Amino acid sequence: MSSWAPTKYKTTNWPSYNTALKQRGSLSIWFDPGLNWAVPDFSTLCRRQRTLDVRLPYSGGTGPLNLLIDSTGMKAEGEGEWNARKHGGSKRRIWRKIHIGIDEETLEVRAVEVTSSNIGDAPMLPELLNQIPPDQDIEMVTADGAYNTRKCHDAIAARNAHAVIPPRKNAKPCKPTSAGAIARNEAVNASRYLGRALWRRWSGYHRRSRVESKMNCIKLLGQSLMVRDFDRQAAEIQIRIAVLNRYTALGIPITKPAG
DNA sequence: ACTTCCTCCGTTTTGCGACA
DNA sequence: TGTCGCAAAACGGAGGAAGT
Repeated sequence: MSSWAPTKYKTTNWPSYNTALKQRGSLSIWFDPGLNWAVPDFSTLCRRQRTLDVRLPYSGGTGPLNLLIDSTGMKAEGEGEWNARKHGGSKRRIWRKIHIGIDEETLEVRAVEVTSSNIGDAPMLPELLNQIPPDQDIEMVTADGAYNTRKCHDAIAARNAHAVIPPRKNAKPCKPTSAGAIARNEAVNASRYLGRALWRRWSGYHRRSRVESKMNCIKLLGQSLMVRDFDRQAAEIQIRIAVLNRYTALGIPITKPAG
């Protein structure tokens, strides 16, 4: 007979969040913000999360949007190989892919998509652009070489935006049958003429590093996802990003060289 | 030293009855 | 019918015991 007993939660008539934390018993510290909030049961929260519609808060920039796009993987469940063997090798490490587009001016996330890990980056770019309201002007879309496809260029051209996507090393101009193809050819020619390194400086491609630091911020809120089902995982990521946008809207640091 | 297995326990998900 | 709260099940990570 073990000494283990399931944690008892007394959830009826929680008068406040404080009491909720106290009654869980496992927390040695608790907070007293002087609030008297009723707290839904955790089973209710869990159920609601599956169909939660998260809207990203956005404080708004001043001019046309400069969108920076990138993606990253996030661990979802079942980390160890140990578990894989325990459950007969069927359970592998599961990853989710987060695709985001941020506003270069305000550094707020404007578009987010969550996919399984086997989905490529390029197909998601049009989806991200769709999340930007049609009446908002987009001036520029900056993304890495993985997005260098015809469909991406077409989607960007359809929004009358300028694409900053590095061409491949031996990229050749293709038939200029669409606005996207023409834009791609311009980048190929410019890159040939200037050289790839100079093209990066000339095109301002370096600004893309900002979206990478935003990805880092998302991971600072936790390296892996807590919930287990895909819909809830998407909601969890969207909630994180909504929280980050609130932080970002409070103010961003301005870094200057010393002296 | 290393791997494998097991226990503990916090966290998430589901079953089910109550209630509007 | 849909949602809620409670109880129980399921999941997964930490870490230690046992085996090699």
